[in-house]
Amino acid sequence: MDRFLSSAINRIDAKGRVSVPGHFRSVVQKRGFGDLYGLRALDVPAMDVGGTDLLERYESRMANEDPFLQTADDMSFFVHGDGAFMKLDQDGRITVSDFIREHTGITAEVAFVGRGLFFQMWEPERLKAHGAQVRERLLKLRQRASGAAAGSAE
Amino acid sequence: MDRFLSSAINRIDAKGRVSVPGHFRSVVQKRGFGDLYGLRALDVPAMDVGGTDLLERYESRMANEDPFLQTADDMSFFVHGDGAFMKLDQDGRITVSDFIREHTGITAEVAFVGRGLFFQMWEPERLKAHGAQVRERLLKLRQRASGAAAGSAE
DNA sequence: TGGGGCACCATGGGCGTCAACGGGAATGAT
DNA sequence: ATCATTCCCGTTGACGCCCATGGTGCCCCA
Repeated sequence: MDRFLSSAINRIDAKGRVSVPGHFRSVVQKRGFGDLYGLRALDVPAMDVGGTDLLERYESRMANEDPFLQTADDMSFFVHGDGAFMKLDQDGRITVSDFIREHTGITAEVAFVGRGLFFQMWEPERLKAHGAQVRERLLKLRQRASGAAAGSAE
Repeated sequence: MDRFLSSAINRIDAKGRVSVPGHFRSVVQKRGFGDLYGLRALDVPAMDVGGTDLLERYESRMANEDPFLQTADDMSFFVHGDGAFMKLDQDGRITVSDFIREHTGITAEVAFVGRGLFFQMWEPERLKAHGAQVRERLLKLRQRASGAAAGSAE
């Protein structure tokens, strides 16, 4: 398998390092990523982490914009400025910088979540809360759909 | 990687010097920039810093303007008159002049932000505020565009 | 089927290197 | 003479490299 799947929670040590789950590392290697590139997710307190192809995908998207309009500037600001290289050390660990902590609220533990072509880093409690929210939204969606069909009360 | 990516905050010392982040310096060297050229960003309180290609970028922007209109004249004034060379000393530091402080509000610390082909210098608090604005605009952009399903990193 | 051994992974910590930073001294400009 | 600029050196703290330990699951063999 060459995609990021499943999730795991690892602890940050006294030096601020955390092990990237072994399974994810093998995916990184299999896809030939040199360095990992992570950027702050737009609408959730998480880091989106992937290879340099993640970056290239954004850049090809930006190439379609007029470089002198604000949108292109915003995109560049977000992709280039709101991201950071996350170098794996020889044991497959990355250091959790303040840059990451600020956006995610991560302090002592990191929840890694596979997302296919990339993975995410969350503060475990926030991930849990987010998961509950998503679940609720999906549930409401379904209830509304079936309610409209049957005309039943909620 | 030969592009300016990620960000860092460095302190200004008693002599008014600040270290350019090591990663940025290696990019400068790799791209073969002799001197760094910095100019006041048009719509934000930041310095745009890069090699001579930065000048070309602005000049191509001016080429799109009618040379008889005031806009072109204003732009030329900005690009050619409102810029400054920023020489790196032996330790990779530059001096933060009043010219820079006036436009950016920088006093004690400088936030360096990678922007791909160039980088920016910000007063850290202002950068934070600007980042929040950008984030908001991009979020709106995405919400407007998403009739279809979209992952959080797309 | 149970047990020993092996491999892998998460975690902790020692240590060397380098970047950021502070400051002294020489040089140059006004 | 005074101030700003540049060179050079030392300090410090963060980070990368390396090794050790303990836990867990797997496999092989008795």
